[in-house]
Amino acid sequence: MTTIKDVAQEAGVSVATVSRLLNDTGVVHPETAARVTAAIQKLSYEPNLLARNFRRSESRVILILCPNITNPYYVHILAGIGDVFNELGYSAVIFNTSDAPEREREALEMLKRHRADGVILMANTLSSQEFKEYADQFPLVQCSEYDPNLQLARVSIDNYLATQEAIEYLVSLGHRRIATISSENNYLSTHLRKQAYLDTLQRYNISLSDEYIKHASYDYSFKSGKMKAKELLTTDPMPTAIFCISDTLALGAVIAAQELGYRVPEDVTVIGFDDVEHTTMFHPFITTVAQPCYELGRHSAELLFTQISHASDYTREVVLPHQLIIRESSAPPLILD
Amino acid sequence: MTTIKDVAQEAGVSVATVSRLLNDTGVVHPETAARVTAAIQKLSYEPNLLARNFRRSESRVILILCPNITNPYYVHILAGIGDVFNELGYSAVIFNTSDAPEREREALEMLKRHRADGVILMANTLSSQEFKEYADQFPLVQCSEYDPNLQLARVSIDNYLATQEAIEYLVSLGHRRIATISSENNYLSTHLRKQAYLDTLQRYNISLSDEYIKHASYDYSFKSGKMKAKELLTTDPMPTAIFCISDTLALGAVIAAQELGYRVPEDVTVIGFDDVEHTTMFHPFITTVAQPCYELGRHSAELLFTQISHASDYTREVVLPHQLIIRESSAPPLILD
DNA sequence: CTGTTAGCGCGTTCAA
DNA sequence: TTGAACGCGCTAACAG
Repeated sequence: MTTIKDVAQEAGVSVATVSRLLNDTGVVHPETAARVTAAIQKLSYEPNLLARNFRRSESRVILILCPNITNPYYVHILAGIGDVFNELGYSAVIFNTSDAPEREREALEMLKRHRADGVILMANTLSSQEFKEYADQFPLVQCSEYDPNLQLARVSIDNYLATQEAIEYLVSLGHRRIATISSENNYLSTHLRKQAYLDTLQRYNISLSDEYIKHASYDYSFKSGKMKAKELLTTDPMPTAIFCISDTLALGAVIAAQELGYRVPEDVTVIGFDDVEHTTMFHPFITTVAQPCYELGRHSAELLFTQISHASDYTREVVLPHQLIIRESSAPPLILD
Repeated sequence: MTTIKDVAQEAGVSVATVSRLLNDTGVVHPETAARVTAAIQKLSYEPNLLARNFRRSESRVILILCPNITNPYYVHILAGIGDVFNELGYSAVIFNTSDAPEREREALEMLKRHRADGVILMANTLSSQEFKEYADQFPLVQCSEYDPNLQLARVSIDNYLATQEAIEYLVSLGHRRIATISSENNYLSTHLRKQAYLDTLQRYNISLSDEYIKHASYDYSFKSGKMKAKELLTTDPMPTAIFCISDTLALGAVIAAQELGYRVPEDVTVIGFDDVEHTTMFHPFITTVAQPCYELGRHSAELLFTQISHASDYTREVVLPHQLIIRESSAPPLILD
């Protein structure tokens, strides 16, 4: 293994000079620089990052805590984060937490051992108190979900507003019997979307029925969406529109309707959330609230990097724009009450 | 920051003793051990991995080169690799290569700088010669795709045999006009599957038509599958079966058929490859050749770890079993020639 | 503009 | 069974 010492010897200079050239810190005479560069070439020297990172006391690794890599929603966020940090010379380690506090804790503990310089969390299952202890010690950014009790860095869309717009759209179409498929998970986005659904209906004096509110599996599985939709579609009176808090759920609802002999959107309108690829695979293409996933990732990464760089002051809240994308699965109800 | 020195001082022993206890190397008197453990607790000491890794000259990081994280096929492989290495205390860094040689080279160069201890590649775009130079220097495993010119560690299924069985199944159903949607990429699996398709038809004396062989996009996009299927379905005579080398392609083919007013499997049989989740989302559920993705990942990880551990001798080739899963998209042709 | 030198925190001889 | 001491490769004072 060739070290900086070998290069120095070969070039007839001191290690300090080589280091200066390598890191572009301090001035070095052009002629000397040339000799050093030649030596580096000749010995095909590569700096040992293990030593450098140790010396600098930084790992150049960042951690990403993700509840479930399998979920296509997260994939583009991961891509966004990865692109930013790769450019910066950092490695991103993805940790699958499965929403288990132990797993999350285990990952976070790595920060204490200098295994990573910072962390981006897609979801948090720890108590606000425990979570805060980590956030106080290490650079940390919450992406897409966040703890509302804490004033920590976060990047997300405005879930409440986005849902409100979606429901208003349904109302403007003439729908009055509007159901929702929420989730049994505890995410803030889930609560916000449900609350916006309730509030908006109330604002329009539309009566709510508990039977119109279903909760699919915590991970928004297609199967559970299909099952809950079937429950909804066999309710009397049947809803004319179903607002699903994820596209996978919406896909399940569309299939459920078809299996029961209903047409989408003629007999029932279905709208989703996120705008993952599947929404435009089959007809009817699904009307949905799009999230800027890749940008969510990029912004989170940039926010984390400014924290890592010890920027004294950094943005705490980044809210990115959502967009209601009207496609084929929504239409006015055939029968108006 | 509390170091091993602080612990030693607190416990009234030398750093060597603390280190011995920490790493379970050498014997330490129970009473001393207790004192040290107490000191560690009291100071809530955490070993600095930066220093440890530097000293041991290992990064405890492994690299995964993946052409495209977005592809659901890779996700379970990644999960398998991640599970194995997490248990071993390693971090896995996923690198998206987009099948670009520069990106791949860039990632591989990180090994020279001790940024990672080994690498698993899902695909390789470098020349055999250049690739070999890396493989000779560093622990390396090829997962799912591999360079047939080199005798390097690899884990995959038998693509040729799997395809042969799929085609034989179609023949046994009575199909004679069998088309294929391959890909324009250069993967070994693509070649193998196409060759097996050709060879098997020839073995059954079934005439081949160039018009029955289509090449979808390099990344098996749904859209390109749909487009190529439409070309196939407007060919005269129309094929009665389409063998697709990926499930996404098969999904595209099913939709294409439906859009053209054909029923699957009555009018045309479609079979896919990989067995990703989507195959059982919509009816008809898709007949496909299943790959044990998670296990592919696990085996690759284990193989890499034995290499990293300097095991003098390790397995070079691991071939995992595939399985033809017959579902709803395949049936005998209505009209026999 | 360049060289000398002191550690960073840890694991590991070697001697006791 | 334990401790003293060295050095891994690098960066950054500091002196010149």
